[in-house]
Amino acid sequence: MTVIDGTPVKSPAVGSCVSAGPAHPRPDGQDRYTISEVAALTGLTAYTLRWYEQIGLMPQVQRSHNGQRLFDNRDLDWLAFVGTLRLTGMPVADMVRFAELVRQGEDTLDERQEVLERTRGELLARIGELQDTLTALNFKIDFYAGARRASGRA
Amino acid sequence: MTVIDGTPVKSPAVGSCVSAGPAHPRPDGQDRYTISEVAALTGLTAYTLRWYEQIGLMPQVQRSHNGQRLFDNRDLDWLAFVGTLRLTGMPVADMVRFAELVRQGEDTLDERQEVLERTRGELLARIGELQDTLTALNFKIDFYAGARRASGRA
DNA sequence: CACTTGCTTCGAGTCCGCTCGAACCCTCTA
DNA sequence: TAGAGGGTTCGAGCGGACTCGAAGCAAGTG
Repeated sequence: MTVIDGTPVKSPAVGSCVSAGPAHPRPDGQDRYTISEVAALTGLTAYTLRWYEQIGLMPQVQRSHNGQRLFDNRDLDWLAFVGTLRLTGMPVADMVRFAELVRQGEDTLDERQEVLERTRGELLARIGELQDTLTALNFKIDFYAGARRASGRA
Repeated sequence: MTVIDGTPVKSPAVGSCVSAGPAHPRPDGQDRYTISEVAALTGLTAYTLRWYEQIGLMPQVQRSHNGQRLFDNRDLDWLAFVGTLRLTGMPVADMVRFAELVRQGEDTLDERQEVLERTRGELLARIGELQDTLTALNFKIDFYAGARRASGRA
């Protein structure tokens, strides 16, 4: 992996918190990351990062003098946000649409907020659905516990 | 839709409970359903039902004298269970494996219970993940509320 | 200087979970 | 008896989200 500055970047534990806090691996000003560093940091592959850029899911990523991508802290923040949207179950196409709204600037703040609130509604519904699923699964597991006891193997 | 017996089957509301309770549309003994009835009852398409059978995700479905599938209440129960597993996020291939265990009979009770408990663990993790995602999303929405206020449009 | 490593682009390939088109067969009703 | 409206099989096609192979360039190392 090409490390750009000093501090070689350490990847966070798998499935770690992708949420709010800043705390970037490098301070603003020295925040240049190669694609493989970003891959390590985000858990995405370099393929996926390039593809995200290609489909318009990333803002314009900077390039070095020889054409290599240089990600910065703002890119990391954006990717963390994309990660959140992905976890909500939002399709990539919708994320691209959201990215377009961001590119269009302040005029789309209302629409963006609406999108996020709709997404939150769907997420809440999904969580509820999974909780119901958990209940059903628990029933089934209890049934198995009973069945095993009945057949004399528990 | 070909209705087989008396009582034309009424499909439940979308996203309704797919869990434990019996309460079949027709009592045992008169429980024969055409594929399109089952589609209406489960929300799956007839295509998907045939495909499920083909890949071994259904037990042997009965056939009428002229080769048409005849589902019964046990099939509906199984499909409800498959629906639960699907909601847990279990891949179809794993569900097929589970169906095989069921076919193998009582000897696989232990293994089946283990599978279900593992699945429950994954489901719990997923629910936690979604709750974290919700927290992150709430942050972002709050941020948008602030941004809109600051730009004088809220 | 050759080599390795890591990046670049491009288009193609993969995996999953369906979804469908085509050709055909029954049965019921007009 | 003709046609409509189910159903059947088979294999192909699709949408989504990546994933990769090939060919090439640039910088660092023995």
